[in-house]
Amino acid sequence: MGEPVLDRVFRILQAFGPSDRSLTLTSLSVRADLPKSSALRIVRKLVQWGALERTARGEFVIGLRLLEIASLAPRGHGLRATALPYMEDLHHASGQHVLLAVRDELEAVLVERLSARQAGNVLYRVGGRLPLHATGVGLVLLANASADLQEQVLEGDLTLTPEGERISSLELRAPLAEVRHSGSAVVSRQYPEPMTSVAAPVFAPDGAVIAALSVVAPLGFDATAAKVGVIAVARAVSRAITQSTTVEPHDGVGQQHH
Amino acid sequence: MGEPVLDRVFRILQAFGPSDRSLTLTSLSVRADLPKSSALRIVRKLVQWGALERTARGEFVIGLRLLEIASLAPRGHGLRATALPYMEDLHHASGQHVLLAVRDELEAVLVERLSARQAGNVLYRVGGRLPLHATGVGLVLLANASADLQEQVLEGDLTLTPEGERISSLELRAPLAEVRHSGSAVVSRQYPEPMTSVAAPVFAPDGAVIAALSVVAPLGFDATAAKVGVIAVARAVSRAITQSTTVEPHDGVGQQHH
DNA sequence: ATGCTAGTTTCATTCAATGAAACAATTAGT
DNA sequence: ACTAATTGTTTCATTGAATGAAACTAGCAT
Repeated sequence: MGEPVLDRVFRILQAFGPSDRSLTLTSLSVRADLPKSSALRIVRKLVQWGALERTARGEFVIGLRLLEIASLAPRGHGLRATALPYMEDLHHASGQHVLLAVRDELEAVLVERLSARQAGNVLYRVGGRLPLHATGVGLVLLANASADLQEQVLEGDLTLTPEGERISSLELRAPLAEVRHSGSAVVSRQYPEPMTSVAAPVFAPDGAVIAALSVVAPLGFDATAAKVGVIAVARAVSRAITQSTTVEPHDGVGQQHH
Repeated sequence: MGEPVLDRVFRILQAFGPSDRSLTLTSLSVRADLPKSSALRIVRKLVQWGALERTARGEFVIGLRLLEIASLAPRGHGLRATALPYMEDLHHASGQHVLLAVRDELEAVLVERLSARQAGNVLYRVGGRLPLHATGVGLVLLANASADLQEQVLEGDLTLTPEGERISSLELRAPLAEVRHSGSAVVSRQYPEPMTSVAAPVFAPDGAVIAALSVVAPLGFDATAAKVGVIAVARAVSRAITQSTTVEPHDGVGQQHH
């Protein structure tokens, strides 16, 4: 009673997740906290527009139309399109995972991922979110964000998942400074698997950092050697962006999500 | 006055396109045929949820949140995730463009594209739509669609863009039959560039064709030789899908879009 | 100064949205 | 085979979210 429809719509879309790619009407109505009749009405409209699709079993899944629209996001597929060839170079040269991520609010969003065939594929999902304080790409993005955004993150939850270990904001400041003037980040973690990540920033024409590129390899990989390559390729991407006039602007300090 | 909000929302999202990645409020209100005040109200909600973002210049672009949600589409990124490694194999082996597409209504939607570095990159865009009657992947998808859907397409507009040449439905029936029992399609076109495309179907566990894989190369490329490779890799993808239990179900004959 | 365009706020009016209840169609339990 | 439970769907009187014209502000060019 008395609530913006759009909020309801997004609560419905929000209900889907990596492990819930297909949902029944009732589970949707529960998750979105809506009466069944209302949920049905909205979901029907979404299906009509192709934002959702209905499976043979009557369940709902995210539809192709949404991907079609989403692929127009300048900071998403727009960026990806120009970066992909370079990422492939890096992928072949290193034989390791290659990641491309951008910052959204207080997290990083994975825009593209090329996976090493042999390596454990339990890595982040394209479209998924990564913490800024515990990953290579995250640190690069964080180090190059505005001062007050950095504070927000540092004052937030700095737990390392899944270890559960908590790092203090002090422990993070030094690495961040290091990242800022070395122009790259090297992060090693033991969990979920022993891995090293080498990341470097991608710049917009105006010098702002708009994305981070990284190679993720099993521990023991020569990070120092890789660093040069990653930085070089990240620069190449930056240059390609300038040429293709694929502008990637965004808000200063964003508005609140829910 | 008196129109479902969701229709308006989608008219707004629809307003964006490959060549209109960022739009001002007024152009949105014009394209979506809405009063400025109404457009603003809706657009604000969309920004609040991250479906749209506002650039420094005050223009609107598709937001990352949409990509995040869209990446959960089973027929989109879901499929892509399992197919990508195999596509890369094909990409390296052939050195040519590699495409992955699924059918949506009367068109094909490009789910993934690996581009040859040297080749002309004026190829279809990821998330974009391709005609079923004039492309390799399109023919494969069409040939394996239901009889009445095929009729719908054959009775529709069979113009070849950008040539402008029109093919008759009769000319198409023979190739379609051929595609159906040879298990692959070879299509050569002179425009926009002289190219040959070799495509093969990807199967779901139940034997249904859920996607098409193809190699697109400059004319002169040995299509017959490539055919074996494309079919083999398409099968490998099919098998991988079966294992990863990434179900890709969908509607029989879909509902009308607008 | 003056006009012009783009974005934003306000508010009385109204129609799209609402959800409880009844119904149909499956599925599970006994 | 019958009943109970669950899920999906339709209906419709009620109501508040959505509406958009008009007024306002801000930037920019003339």
